Amino acid sequence: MDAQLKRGILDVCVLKAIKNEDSYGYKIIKDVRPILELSESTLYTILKRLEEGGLLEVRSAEYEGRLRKYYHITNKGLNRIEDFKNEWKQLSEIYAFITKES
Amino acid sequence: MDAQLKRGILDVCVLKAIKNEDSYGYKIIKDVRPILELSESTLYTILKRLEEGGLLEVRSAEYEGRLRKYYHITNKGLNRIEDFKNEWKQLSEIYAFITKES
DNA sequence: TTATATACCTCGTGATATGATGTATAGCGT
DNA sequence: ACGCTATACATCATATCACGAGGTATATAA
Repeated sequence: MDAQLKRGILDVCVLKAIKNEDSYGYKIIKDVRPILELSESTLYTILKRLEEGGLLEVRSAEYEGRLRKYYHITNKGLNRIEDFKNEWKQLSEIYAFITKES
Repeated sequence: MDAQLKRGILDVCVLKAIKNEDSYGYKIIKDVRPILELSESTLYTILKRLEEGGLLEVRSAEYEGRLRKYYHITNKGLNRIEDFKNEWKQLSEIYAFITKES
């Protein structure tokens, strides 16, 4: 998928990936990849951005000798997902504009 | 609408605006604005990019003492629109992923 | 003559996806 | 013991691009 088209969607995909259950970087990648390709560098950039923006919270935990950072969605993060649903309506109108004849 | 979400869509909107009939900058803005806000600087940036990429062709003409640059879509530009329709299918899957429960 | 509409353009800035690169541990096969 | 793969994190440089600010110029109406 075109890199430009991903913008504004990737953030929401990541939020969705942690919405129902706290998750960590490596798992988020695996969960999102079947839907939308994203690289590790992209994901960690996004996670940092979302954390700085207060859309998620982080806690570190050790699991079988390895570090894991678990991400938990905040109310602000949940709101971002809801906002996207409204943006989708507008996207649908744009799609109609692009595909309509005449 | 979020600037990031516009990426990858604006180009296609502009191409659609000249698809059925050759058009010029000022008119394109008026035609696209009801669907999606875009500034003049953005439009002229896009037009230049699309021209350099061979997705449209330009011819200058004078109209009532003022210069107009008419833009004509190429086959490559038409293909871009078709490609977007396929990308839309993928976008729909992403939307389903984001909105699904569980 | 002042304002608005028409019509074009450039430049700097901020946002951001991604490849390249780096660090470190666990477990498995040979 | 050694190499390989999976797991798990992170940073940096680069390229792309939307947009505000600013610029030029003509026609027409108030």
